[in-house]
Amino acid sequence: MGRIRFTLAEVSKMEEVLRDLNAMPKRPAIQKLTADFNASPDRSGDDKVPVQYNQVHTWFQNRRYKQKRRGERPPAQVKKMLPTGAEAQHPASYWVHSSSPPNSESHSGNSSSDGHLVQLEAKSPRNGAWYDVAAIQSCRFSETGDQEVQVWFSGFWAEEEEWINVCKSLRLRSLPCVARECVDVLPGDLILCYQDGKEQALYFDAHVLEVERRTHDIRGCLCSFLVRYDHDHSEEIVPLRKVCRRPSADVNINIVIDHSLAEQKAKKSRKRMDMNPDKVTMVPSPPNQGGPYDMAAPLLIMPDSTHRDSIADEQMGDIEAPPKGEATSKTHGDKMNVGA
DNA sequence: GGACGTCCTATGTGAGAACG
DNA sequence: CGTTCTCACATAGGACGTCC
Repeated sequence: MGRIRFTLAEVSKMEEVLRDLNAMPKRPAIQKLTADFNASPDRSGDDKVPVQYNQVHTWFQNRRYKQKRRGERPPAQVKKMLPTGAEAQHPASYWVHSSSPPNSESHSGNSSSDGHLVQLEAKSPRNGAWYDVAAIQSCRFSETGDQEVQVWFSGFWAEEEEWINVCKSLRLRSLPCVARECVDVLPGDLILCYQDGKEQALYFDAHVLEVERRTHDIRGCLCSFLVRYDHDHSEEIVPLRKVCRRPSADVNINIVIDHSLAEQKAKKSRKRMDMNPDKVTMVPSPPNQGGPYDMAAPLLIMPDSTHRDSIADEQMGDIEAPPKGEATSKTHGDKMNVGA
């Protein structure tokens, strides 16, 4: 087989297909792409070299391998980025109940009289770094009785979900600082800090040790912050742009299945299944929902431990802890690393 | 213009699933 | 159980850009 070089348009199209599928395209899809390429002016002339099925197929194989090797994942690679296409298609299905008005800086999205859509971040048990949560897929209890949720990190492959301890590793999303907010960052504060490593750059918890204030100019905040990372106790001087503040009013998060929304979600899931059965997520459901599994059910997040005796316990009591064999957390490997 | 490094495509190998 | 197919993975080698 002769060696060809794909045009920019062809590469763009194949990348688009790969991004949409997040998987190796099936034979008919590759055949159609091949035919499309050969029908284009770039390939249809007398002196042009037509592309063959194997070449397109090889391109997909190599690109998937390359992405995996680099820890690359479409469409976004790092947290604190704008919402991605994947995130928009799979919004987090959880709500926070609070009797007090939501903190406008820490709660976003839709709100209702008794619940507020919130943005969360979760700490990966694999590397201790914090990632934005795109969606919570299901809920269970560990052998120690701790509540755990299966989260899908924003900008990562759907199959790279992790089980997260709700009490220890799930919280409201940290907030990137704008220049005028640098005065709110004080010595002793817990922050989320962007740490550049040799092979990766990730967000870790850190404490502010010292702040050196400087006069702001047209470039914005020029202050520097001496921080100590909690995970490795290393110290570093960082600019404000690497600092994310913790929300002023943090809450204890508690997750329950919302039965009233489950049916609505299930209908949508079934509709999606008609289009792409590979993307259906199964979530354990309470025994009274019929059958061992049900369609993905929306989850509720209860913000306050004092609520645990009321609605939360009532609904959580319906959730059966999985068999011990299923309690083993699935962690992904080096794919989680994010290129700096 | 040659050496060198990087990127891109082709090829080979082994594992696992499907099928007769 | 053997064959076929698909996939992941590793590596070879050509194309191309950069540097001296």
